[in-house]
Amino acid sequence: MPTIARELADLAALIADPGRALILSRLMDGRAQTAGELALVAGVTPQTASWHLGRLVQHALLKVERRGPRRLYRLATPLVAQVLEGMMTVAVTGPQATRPPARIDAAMRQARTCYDHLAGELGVALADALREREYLVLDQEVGGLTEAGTAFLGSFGIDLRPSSRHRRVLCRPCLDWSERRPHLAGRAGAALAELAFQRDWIRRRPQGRSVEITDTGLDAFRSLFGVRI
Amino acid sequence: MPTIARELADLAALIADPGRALILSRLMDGRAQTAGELALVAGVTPQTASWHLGRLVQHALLKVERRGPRRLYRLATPLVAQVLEGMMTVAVTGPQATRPPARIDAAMRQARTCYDHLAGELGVALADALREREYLVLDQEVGGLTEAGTAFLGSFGIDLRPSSRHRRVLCRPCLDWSERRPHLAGRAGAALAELAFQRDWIRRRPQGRSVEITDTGLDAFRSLFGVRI
DNA sequence: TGAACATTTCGATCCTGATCGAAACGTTGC
DNA sequence: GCAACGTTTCGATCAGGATCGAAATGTTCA
Repeated sequence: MPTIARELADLAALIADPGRALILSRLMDGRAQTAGELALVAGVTPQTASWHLGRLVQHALLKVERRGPRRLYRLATPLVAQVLEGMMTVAVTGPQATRPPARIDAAMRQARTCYDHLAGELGVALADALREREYLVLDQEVGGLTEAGTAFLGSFGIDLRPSSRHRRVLCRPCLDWSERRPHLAGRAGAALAELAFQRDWIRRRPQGRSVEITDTGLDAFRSLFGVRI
Repeated sequence: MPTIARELADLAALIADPGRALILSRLMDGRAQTAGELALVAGVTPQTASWHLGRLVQHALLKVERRGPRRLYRLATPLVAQVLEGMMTVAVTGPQATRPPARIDAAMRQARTCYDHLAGELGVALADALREREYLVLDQEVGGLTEAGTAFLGSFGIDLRPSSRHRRVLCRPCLDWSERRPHLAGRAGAALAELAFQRDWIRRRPQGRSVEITDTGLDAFRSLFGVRI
């Protein structure tokens, strides 16, 4: 009989290869990439990357769709992203003494997407600012928008009124591995990130999932949200 | 510069060994075990287990305390347990077609502890029953007790009134890897599990973290909570 | 101090899995 | 149908880590 520990080990082995970890980390913004691009990300030849991608698809961490002669790979489910994010948190909160987290991925630490919402200093600062104005209640395990918060986000055209159409949770904390504090996830977090992209407050960097804060973005975050960055 | 992907891969490699996965899975009930016992669990010699345990402590997944000539190992933090539980969920929700989850760890699936609360069929059935009576609101991402629920648990001597002394969240969903639905975690879940042990509704099995439901327990869960198992 | 016991360290061996070159496959566009 | 391109399959090689025997360490108790 297969044991859960065995399943755990198999899954971990899948993530344990540096190339595959790079691929997974790259795909954690939820978008799709071609096999060739992912080979570059992983720093291996296309045939090696193909082997890795095959294993990741076989174990249902990734799903693949054919787009002409190319194949596009993306994370299979949001749950995968959530668990990987959790693993990253454990990875960097671990041996603090030996590995100063400050030296890890400077661009990623400043601002990045975490599947569909914002993370890093920016993500945590936004959550803090919303909390300070009492628009949001958020700790490490649960979160919720206040009525004032719903109205505030509504003023940006974000409709977060309770609805039976949406099965997805409005507001969820997501422990940030770089800041070690929760940022805003769930429908509210996703909508906020979408707004920021639409208004050009942030831009995706060409590679990786870190984002760049534009000058107008810095203004907006400070003046509209009261963010201190 | 170390990248987060590299940290992720290193952590995964740590969990990827079958012996270490068995050790971690065993320790997921939050209690401590000696090196010798863990060697038996992992199915390796004491010197091999010692090597594994050393690595797990070095990377801060475990912490160790000396008790006389023995050394007791336990999970370093609740976060570690939470992330491992998440990984298990991904591991079994993955290739559903190839690996029928029904065949995995029968005893564990029925009832087990998940760090400090109850999981498996029992854990999910308890959460369902509490939800049915409108004592509890719980979905995959957030949860909360109703006033009636707080009073109900209070009738068993469980004091869950909001208090500034307790930093820990009252009520949190924890996705159950075997049932694929949330069970009750947080302070409420821990208190409920403690109650069940104290009243001899459940007993820990000698090895592993699965628990046995006693006859009185079955009665109690059915008559007092309305659980259908 | 010495014996008993649990655990760790050292050293040598073995095996799984990552890698890439070469070649085959499949899709698109002419 | 053929050429071009992205991707995968096959095969051989190589390395890192898991394993255990032997011996050392450390702790308790008499």
